[in-house]
Amino acid sequence: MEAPNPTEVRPGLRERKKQKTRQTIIDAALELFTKQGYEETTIAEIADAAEVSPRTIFAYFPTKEDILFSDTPEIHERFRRALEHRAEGVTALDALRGIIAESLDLGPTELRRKRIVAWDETLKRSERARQAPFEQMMVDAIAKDLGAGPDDIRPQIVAAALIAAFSKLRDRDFAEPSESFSSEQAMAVVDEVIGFVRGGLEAMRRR
Amino acid sequence: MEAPNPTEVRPGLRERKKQKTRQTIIDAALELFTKQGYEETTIAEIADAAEVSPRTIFAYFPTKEDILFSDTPEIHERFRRALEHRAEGVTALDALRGIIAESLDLGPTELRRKRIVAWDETLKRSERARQAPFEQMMVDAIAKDLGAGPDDIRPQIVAAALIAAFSKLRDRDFAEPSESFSSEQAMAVVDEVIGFVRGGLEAMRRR
DNA sequence: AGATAAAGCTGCACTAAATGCAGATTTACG
DNA sequence: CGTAAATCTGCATTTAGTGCAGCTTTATCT
Repeated sequence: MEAPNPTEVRPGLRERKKQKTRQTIIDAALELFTKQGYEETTIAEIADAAEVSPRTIFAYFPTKEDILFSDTPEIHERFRRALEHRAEGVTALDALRGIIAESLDLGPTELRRKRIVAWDETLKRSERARQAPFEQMMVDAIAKDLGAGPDDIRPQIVAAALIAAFSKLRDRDFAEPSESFSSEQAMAVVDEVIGFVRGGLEAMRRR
Repeated sequence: MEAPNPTEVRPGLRERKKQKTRQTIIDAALELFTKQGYEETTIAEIADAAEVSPRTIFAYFPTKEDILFSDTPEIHERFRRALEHRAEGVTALDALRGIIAESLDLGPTELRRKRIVAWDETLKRSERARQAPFEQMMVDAIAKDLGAGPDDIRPQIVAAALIAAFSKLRDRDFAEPSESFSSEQAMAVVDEVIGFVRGGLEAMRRR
């Protein structure tokens, strides 16, 4: 049944076309969102700009929001991999520090998304809500590190603190387009937060 | 212009009727949500059960979700007041400890809401997102306490940690209806988290 | 290459949330 | 009692999202 694919690198015309269409939809949508706002842009307009039928949009994305947040699954995936495949002796906290450092530099799509989201209260809430699986990932990793049981609250607070720091950094980075952004400065803040978390864990242990 | 109200205690027939209708809608909605699920319940059904027109529902609540979350504004208001009107010398952290303690006991509407939300992923995300103003409130209060500037990240991590603890406790409380719930036990966890936060702040200070 | 299968695209019809508007009804108030 | 204001409601409309069926395009097999 499963015929071995002769060209593993080339995904085939069908798949390539699909990816292209997908990207076209994303580009068209982000451009319209930027120009006239998210709420003010209809699926019909996006379809028109991307030169596909409105029905096709929903074949690619379950909801309008998913067009905007199309890049978040892969971002989460990157985080997941970095957490799973870490060298022996590297704690979850250390691994997270590394990923956060790498992720402070926003990709172009990510930056466009940030700008659109910043304009719409509803979208801000959605973005926040979409971090839940990512946060859960952190909780699990940290729990495993600490050997914590399901009732242990430490992983949750540590993850929450890190997410807060991460969001804050991202927002600040976004506020100043690329002007005074300093990677060292950002990492200094991350290390402050890690220090906070370690201090907190210490305090809980010696209670 | 402003005629002084002769009966300050009695809000007048119109207002009383409005409150009654509002409550009827909420009750009808929560019952239907519980019985058949949130997504499976339409505005038309709620209107029918509450004996008002569908259009009237939207005169009372901007969205279907707002019926479900109708009690959250007053909860946030309670928190806000407790944070603002606290005795001299009581820190924001102390005040928050108190409010969290008081709020662990869920009201009947709150409990019904929790049960409905627990069944629906989308609603979980919404609930989480709706905590944003509450979190901001915490951030502001803590920032004022610490004399922190806008770039100081400490208020955000402290607030995030507290929210996480709060949510965790609430969820656990919800999981066990009222059986093995112990107020002392819950407060012990809260104090653990407060200890964590204090330890974290300590660690940041002596960095 | 040509036939056949599978995947993808699109139009059509439909549901449900949400909004604007205007007329009818109810409450408030002099 | 009569008038003004608030409220309720029906109607029409917009938009997101879904199911389905037919058509087109790509893949596969001989």
